[in-house]
Amino acid sequence: MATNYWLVKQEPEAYSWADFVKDKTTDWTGIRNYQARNNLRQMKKGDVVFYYHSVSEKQIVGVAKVTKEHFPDPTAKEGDWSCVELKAVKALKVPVTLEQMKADTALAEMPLIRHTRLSAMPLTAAHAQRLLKLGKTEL
DNA sequence: GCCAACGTTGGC
DNA sequence: GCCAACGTTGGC
Repeated sequence: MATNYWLVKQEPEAYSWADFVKDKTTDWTGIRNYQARNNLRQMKKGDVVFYYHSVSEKQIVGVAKVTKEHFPDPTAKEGDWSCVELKAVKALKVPVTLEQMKADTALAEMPLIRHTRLSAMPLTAAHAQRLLKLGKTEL
């Protein structure tokens, strides 16, 4: 099965990459947006997930992997919501900033840029390779 | 089922 | 801190 690529957004003030690394794995809970939820549900074990710090940093800082496919979000008191379990894999050697991504023709089509409010989104393999290159990082 | 009002997110 | 963009809600 081919690996899929994703990008999730998080405000570093709420749960930073550093927190994630310390925890090693985390349940990606709290998604309350239908489109993002549907994306979460399509994540497969072993898929690669880029980790984007929004608001105060606006850059991709690390790479994670899906370790558990979607299950009901335990933090949701009502409604039909899902989460996945992610494992921190490695930080990018060089963070890739929003500014860089906007300026890069290979990345300007990413949902991150066109749909700024979406908190979990699919990436193409081409996007992923480009991001790794810009981040000077190999998986 | 449409659309206006409102709330939230995120870039600047 | 402000404001634009977007998703969601609720009245009709």
